[in-house]
Amino acid sequence: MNKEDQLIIGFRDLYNKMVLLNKDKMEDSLKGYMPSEIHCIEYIEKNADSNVTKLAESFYMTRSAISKITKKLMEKGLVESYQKPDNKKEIYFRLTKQGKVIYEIHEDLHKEFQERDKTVFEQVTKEQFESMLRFVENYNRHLDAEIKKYAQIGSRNQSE
Amino acid sequence: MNKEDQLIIGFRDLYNKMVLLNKDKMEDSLKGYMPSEIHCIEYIEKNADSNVTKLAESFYMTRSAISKITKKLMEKGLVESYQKPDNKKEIYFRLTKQGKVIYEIHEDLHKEFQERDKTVFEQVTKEQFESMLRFVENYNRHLDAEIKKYAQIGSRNQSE
DNA sequence: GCATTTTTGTTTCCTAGTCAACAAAATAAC
DNA sequence: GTTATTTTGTTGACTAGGAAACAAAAATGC
Repeated sequence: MNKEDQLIIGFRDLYNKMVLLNKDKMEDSLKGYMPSEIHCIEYIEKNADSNVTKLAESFYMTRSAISKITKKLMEKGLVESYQKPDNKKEIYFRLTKQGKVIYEIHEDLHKEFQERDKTVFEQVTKEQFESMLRFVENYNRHLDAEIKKYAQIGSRNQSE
Repeated sequence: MNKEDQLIIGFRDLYNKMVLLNKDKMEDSLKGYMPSEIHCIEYIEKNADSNVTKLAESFYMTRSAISKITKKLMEKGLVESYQKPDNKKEIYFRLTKQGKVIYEIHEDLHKEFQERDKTVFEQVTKEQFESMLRFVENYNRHLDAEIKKYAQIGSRNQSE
């Protein structure tokens, strides 16, 4: 296997393992809530005027999925929706008091994760860290461009 | 947001974007096959004597899921199973001729992806690359240990 | 102004994958 | 040996999320 593949597979494995660990840990302290629900709660708290579309784009999920998740979050009383007087189409979300409680529990959990992985980060120099960040940002930009490019081709193909 | 989070979110986004792009591309050249099916085909070809358990561990999926995927692959005639004379429990998989055709198509696609991302990798020095690889390996080892640790605690909790 | 296209969110149908229960074989304990 | 435990794979019930079709509002074109 070449080094490029090795790195990408390393990223993929990191992602999978984090998802797995987070899920296990969350089942303990946030029983009854799906990772995606927590994820939405976090985003809604951190981003003012978030709506279905923004959440979907940010998580690489469909609006359909987000629509269902937010609906469930509203039924559970964690999230409430509001609109702006000059726009009857877009529906925004904010956390309720109860939602903020869940948010804080998640924040604590997040700090716990950071503490857990601290040793790994301590072993890299500042320069190495910066270089990795640059690489990841660069790669992300590249993929964004590719996704955009492909979306155009895709829609062109559809209309043919 | 701190730098550690930034890096992890960068990894996560990279992963999500690759999944998205791969899916789109595969829908074109490998219509009718799920990414996970292709993934299994790839693993089976590259790893001799692969079985449900090994596939599951490698993909961080349940044996249940892999069992269904391999069943489907056998029904489609892409994969066949075999056993060893001294073991009546474990069931191994290998590709059929037809499966190898799909494998090759996927390999070509994979090369296409490499070509697509070549520019990103060209911008890092050999030293930077090595340093990233070490970090990713290190982080993976760390998470493996955490998963193992947690699995023990988890099973202890269950039996209480 | 009005007609068309795009954006936004929802709903219905469907499927991939999880969970839990299970059976059969293998291994460990004794 | 045989009994208990672990490993391996499968199945059925369930659910999270995707795809497509849709309605309503907004933006664009004329």
